Amino acid sequence: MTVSPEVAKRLDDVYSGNMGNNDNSVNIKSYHHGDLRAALIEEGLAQLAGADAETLSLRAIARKVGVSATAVYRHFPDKAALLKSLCIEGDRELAARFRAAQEKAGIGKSGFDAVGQAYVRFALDKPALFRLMMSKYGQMADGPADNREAEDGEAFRILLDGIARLTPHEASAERQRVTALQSWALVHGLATLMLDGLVPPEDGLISKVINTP
Amino acid sequence: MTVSPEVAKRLDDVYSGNMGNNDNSVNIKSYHHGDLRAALIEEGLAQLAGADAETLSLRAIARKVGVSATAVYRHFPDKAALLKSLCIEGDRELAARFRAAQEKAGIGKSGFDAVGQAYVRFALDKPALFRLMMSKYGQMADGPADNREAEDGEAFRILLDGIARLTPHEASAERQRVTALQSWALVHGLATLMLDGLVPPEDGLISKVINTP
DNA sequence: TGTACATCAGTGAACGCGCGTTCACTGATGTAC
DNA sequence: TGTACATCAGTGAACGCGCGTTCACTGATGTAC
Repeated sequence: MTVSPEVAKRLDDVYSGNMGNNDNSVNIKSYHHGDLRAALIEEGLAQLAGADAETLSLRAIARKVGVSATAVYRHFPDKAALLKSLCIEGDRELAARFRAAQEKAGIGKSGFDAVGQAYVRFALDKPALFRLMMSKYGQMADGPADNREAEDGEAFRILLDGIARLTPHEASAERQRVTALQSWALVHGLATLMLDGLVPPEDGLISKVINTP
Repeated sequence: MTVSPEVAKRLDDVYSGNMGNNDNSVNIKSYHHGDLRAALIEEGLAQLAGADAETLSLRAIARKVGVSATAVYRHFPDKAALLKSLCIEGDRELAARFRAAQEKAGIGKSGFDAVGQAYVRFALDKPALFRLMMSKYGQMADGPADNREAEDGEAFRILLDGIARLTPHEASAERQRVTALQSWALVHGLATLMLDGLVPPEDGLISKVINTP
């Protein structure tokens, strides 16, 4: 493996062979020898966290990691695949947040409210990633709007489960569906309104809007 | 004014001097001599209606109108100004739809529900335009998310008025604010979920989700 | 009515930019014998 | 233990693309006298 000087500067102390002090600790920010794939994903998420919209470029990610643009193609067939991986990573984190919220608040109404708040907070924390996850690259949406696969991410499943649990069992399936959609729309709408700067992203506002029945 | 052959083909029969049969009728698709500005806006909206996301390009619009890209700069200082004009036009149409909905359904709860449905339908009809209006170019949002001016479009005003009218007067200002936000978030959330293909854009679903108290 | 002239809305060539992707390549690594 | 060789993850140059924008320009239009 040939490595440019820039790579050395960025990755040398991170490669598993010479990780320095704590070889054995699992550092979430470190990637192992040859694991450029993980580094690319991490950097992609970082650039997405930079809040810039869909100006995310394959070349920029590679550049920042300190690797040639073409090296990316060793790990992803094309840019779309990279983006998809970013979405999968995003889903993982969102799911984790959902689980944490649920554990803390239980599975009743308060539990679902907590999940809803986590939803909005995630969107505000990682606007570009959130938007990407909602786009065609995301797990939630697969392909163009119409004939979508139901290949949903874990986060999405948790969300729907939480909604379903709230809906009275004796209600008709149709009614349950509408209620679920209302909950989701409320939370999603609040998230995107705040994301687009149409509503101030105040923490207090989030809980008030969501918690009120 | 020098005009390329392509311009002739596209615009000749549309210029006021030789409009053909119906000179005097106000044809919404016709623009008058020299009114390239209106033609550019119209074409911009048409390309936006083509549902393609933010791939809208100044050059493409000019090309389609049959004019050189640089001609655009006679009418708009830059691309951003063109986009802003598209948003203004979008606001005009949305406001018109709102007014029509309100007239038809009155100003009570049913009136607001109608406005909400118009909101969602507009988003589904003109996805790219809707998104543009919600972006930094839109009237609703001015500048980056944080320190926004309250320079809102007419549509936005109608929407907020409708919401305000629904809110009980005796409620606290805070409470009114939250209720308004909930209504807006529900409607906006439904719109964007359908837009992103996460929820099937069924007409029946729209009214059920919105009309249920 | 004719002429001089300013204005104004177009033109096409050119700029630099960054993008995604392809190509033939190189050198280190690991395996078989 | 040493050697031959396939594999594999990088490299940099190059491709064509379309973009927004600038530039000096041109020719028609309208006005003043």
